[in-house]
Amino acid sequence: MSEQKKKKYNEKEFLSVIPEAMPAQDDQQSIPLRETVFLTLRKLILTGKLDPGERLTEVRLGKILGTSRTPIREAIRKLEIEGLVTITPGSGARVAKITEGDLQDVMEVRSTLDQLCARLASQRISEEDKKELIKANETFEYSTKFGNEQEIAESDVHFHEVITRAAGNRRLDQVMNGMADTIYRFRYEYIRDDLHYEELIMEHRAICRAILDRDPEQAAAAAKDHIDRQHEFILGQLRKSKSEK
Amino acid sequence: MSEQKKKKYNEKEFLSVIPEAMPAQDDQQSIPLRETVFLTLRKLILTGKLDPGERLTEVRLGKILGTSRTPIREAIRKLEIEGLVTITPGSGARVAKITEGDLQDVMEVRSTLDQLCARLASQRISEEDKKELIKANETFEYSTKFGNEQEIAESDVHFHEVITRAAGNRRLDQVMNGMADTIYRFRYEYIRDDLHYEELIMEHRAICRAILDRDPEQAAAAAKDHIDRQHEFILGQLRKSKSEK
DNA sequence: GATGATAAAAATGTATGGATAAGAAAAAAA
DNA sequence: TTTTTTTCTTATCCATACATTTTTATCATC
Repeated sequence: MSEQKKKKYNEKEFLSVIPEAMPAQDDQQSIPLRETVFLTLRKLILTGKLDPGERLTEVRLGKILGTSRTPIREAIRKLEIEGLVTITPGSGARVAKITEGDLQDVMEVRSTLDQLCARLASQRISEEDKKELIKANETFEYSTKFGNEQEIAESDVHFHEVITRAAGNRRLDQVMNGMADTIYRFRYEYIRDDLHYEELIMEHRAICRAILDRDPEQAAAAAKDHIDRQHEFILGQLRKSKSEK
Repeated sequence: MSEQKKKKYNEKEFLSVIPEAMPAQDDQQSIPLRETVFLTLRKLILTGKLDPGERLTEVRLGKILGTSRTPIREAIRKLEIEGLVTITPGSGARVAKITEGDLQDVMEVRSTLDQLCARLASQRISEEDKKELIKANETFEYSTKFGNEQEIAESDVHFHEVITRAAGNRRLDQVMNGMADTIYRFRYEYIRDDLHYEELIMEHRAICRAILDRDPEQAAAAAKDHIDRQHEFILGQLRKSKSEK
């Protein structure tokens, strides 16, 4: 039946989706090609353009993106370590699947580290970053009212990025970024319904206020509250999405 | 003066140190060469055989390890993400330097996550892992009495690995491993004096007991106590080592 | 129709070559 | 002697080629 078509179908869709995502970097010489490929593939995975489990073939990707296999290989290796791709030696790479267990794992770690971020940020935030934080919060609130889902998601991510950066701990920043990718995928994959933006706004405000007031414990508590609710909500969505199938 | 000699000198020492570290993997076919190279270089960096700041040239490493440049490149990319190597595009790779700031960063994050590990482990540890934990603890105590520094360090690392694994959170495991590398480098670089093994033993016992008793809060507290002391001690060593120069 | 063996196709793993750019050495100028 | 410029070596980056392994397709058999 359609079983026969399936292969060609995937290929077609794949082909149609990629080229526009790959920026022609003729002007910017200094960026290595592998980095461009990496960012391109990463974005495609994060936004669900490449489905979990889909195979990432070097030659095919090379043809599509117009490069040789070498930069593709290196990009895929990097994606593997970011957890977005799983490689089985000798066989090849696939887009990593995201399971409920993964979410659980990430959320447990993130809950703890978000608290740490908030605590440290409230102790160390610079005057400059304070302005940035206020702005990020305003942008978020604005986008919940007038923006589309993508804009909301991005402003949300940015809000948390500012806090993470304000914590002034590179390692923490790095770890948080790695987990943010996974969470982003979940959101993109499962969350279609309207979030309860009013709650989110209140929670963000609470975190914001505590950090600006330089109140570490309050900040940590607000962060914990936020992430726990988030976790619960995403889990709910996940189960709803499952039961629909 | 000896400025002129310096380059050649490094080269020589480098050449002499590597080959014995690279296992001849003629028997085991299934492991990719890049993985072997990766592990080899990783070990050399962790144990200080390759100095911080030292340049890692593809061709040279290829000659020394007897492989082409391709596996070397891929191993280096992986090392970069692990934080053991810094790459400047177009220029090449160097062994990453470790600063006091790095230690501070890692310790802050690790303090939090160690508590999480202990807490989760005490809730989730299996009967099998309980035995493993007890054994790891005994091995550690034994090695502090009869082993050399390397053995002590390794049994210490293993003790914490068991706990981390018992926590049953892959993401946590992964993050902890990444940080363990950095800490290991510090220990190897700066810690020559005898540690206060009696204290360490007592602290390990406390953690062990709390986990076996399935007491999350106690476990977290014991872990925090342990890591904070460790941090303090390493910092002290670091400053002592600095003032000696 | 399902299952298993065999052969063809394709993909990965590794090696190597050419183009470009960074870095070192040498030469020229101050 | 120091600084600047130029030349030349060397390394990375990407592309490509070959060898081996894995996957897929085909066909025979139960």
